[in-house]
Amino acid sequence: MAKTDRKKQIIEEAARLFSAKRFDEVLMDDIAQQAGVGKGTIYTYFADKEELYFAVVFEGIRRLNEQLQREANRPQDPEEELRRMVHAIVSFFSQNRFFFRLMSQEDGKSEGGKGENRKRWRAERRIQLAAIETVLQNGAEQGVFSVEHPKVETAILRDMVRSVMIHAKGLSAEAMVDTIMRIFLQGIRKRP
Amino acid sequence: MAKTDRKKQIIEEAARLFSAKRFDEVLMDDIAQQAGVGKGTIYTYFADKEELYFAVVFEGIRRLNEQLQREANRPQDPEEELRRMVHAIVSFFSQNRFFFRLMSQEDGKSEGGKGENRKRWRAERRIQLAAIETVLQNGAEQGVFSVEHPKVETAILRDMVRSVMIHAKGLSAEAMVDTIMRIFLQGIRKRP
DNA sequence: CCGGAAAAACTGACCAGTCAGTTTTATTGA
DNA sequence: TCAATAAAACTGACTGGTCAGTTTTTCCGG
Repeated sequence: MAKTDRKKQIIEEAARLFSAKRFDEVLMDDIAQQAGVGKGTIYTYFADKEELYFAVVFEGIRRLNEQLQREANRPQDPEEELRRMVHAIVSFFSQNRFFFRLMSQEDGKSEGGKGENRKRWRAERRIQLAAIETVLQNGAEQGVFSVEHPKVETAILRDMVRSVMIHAKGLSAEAMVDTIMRIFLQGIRKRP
Repeated sequence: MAKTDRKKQIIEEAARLFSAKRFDEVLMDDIAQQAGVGKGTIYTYFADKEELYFAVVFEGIRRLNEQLQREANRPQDPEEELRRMVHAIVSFFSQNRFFFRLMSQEDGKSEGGKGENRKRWRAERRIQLAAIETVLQNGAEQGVFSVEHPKVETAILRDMVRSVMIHAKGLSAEAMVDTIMRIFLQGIRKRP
């Protein structure tokens, strides 16, 4: 098995476990077993448990960004662009429940020296939010949206995805997007 | 010191710590020290660490409910009632950052036998959401709101508080409420 | 002085991380 | 082509520190 595959495999199983249980309840032994790998092997890829944990988080962010990038930067009207982005997020999380559960938690607690990871987490998120914010700003410039606190509105929209994913499990991805857009758009769409 | 006060004191300090660090990073010794109490004493009030953790969570919920109750059930127009509830939540959390950080996390993970606590957590939340939902439904019946998926809209509104609290730390409570209401209300307010 | 509650000291289960040994893969040269 | 050898990757039994929970000692009010 190629080195990369093994690492991916470990991250995959760790994601599954970390998303279901508390940090301290997930044992390195469990992860090793689930990944079909000796415990020692994990330590050839990750310095320690926390490093692995953050690797999982960053992998999730990376994948979402990938999907987001695919939708962004195709010039089109802001409303449609926004819908596409929301759709990208919703469908990514639908297909990656593990990452969703992990990433929709508060930014990594913990305090020890590993502060760099917390920083990076926040930085990555900021990048993601900036992508949405840009669309909002564009819309504002084009006079289609009325945006008062761009950062806040952006966060609200992103978190609406979270709410809907959690509380509307039954709905199809399309229906989720519709619901989000209906509430959010009518709120920011400037009317005559 | 009265028994009740001591218990409250422990919960208070535990809340502060649990909101800042991961469950496994918070030591019973820390809590004892912060609370100015021997570790053994904690165990006269709480069976174990997890019991204390949930006591903290439920205390937070209890207090918020108290504040919410104070605003609800005063018959008034739905829009104003909604604003009052949002205001209650925002101001509660502004004054209780600890409980906010704790409660705005995903429902307690963990799996062991203590499943009753997770259940109760979810139940308490459902009650809280129901209070908001009722207002939405009333508004719908009065033809003031257009509500498609009551539970979802309710969750969205509640989570908007979370978003704003996190991403608009600078704003005053009033400004936060205004922002939330502006976006949410215009989205659900039926227009001619 | 005694009874109960709080503090301090203690214990041992647990688990992250290690490392000596093993297996697999890569490299060489005949 | 294929031994022989080296290098790299993997394994899992083991260990030592940690910390939840318990036991012993101290303290204090009545």
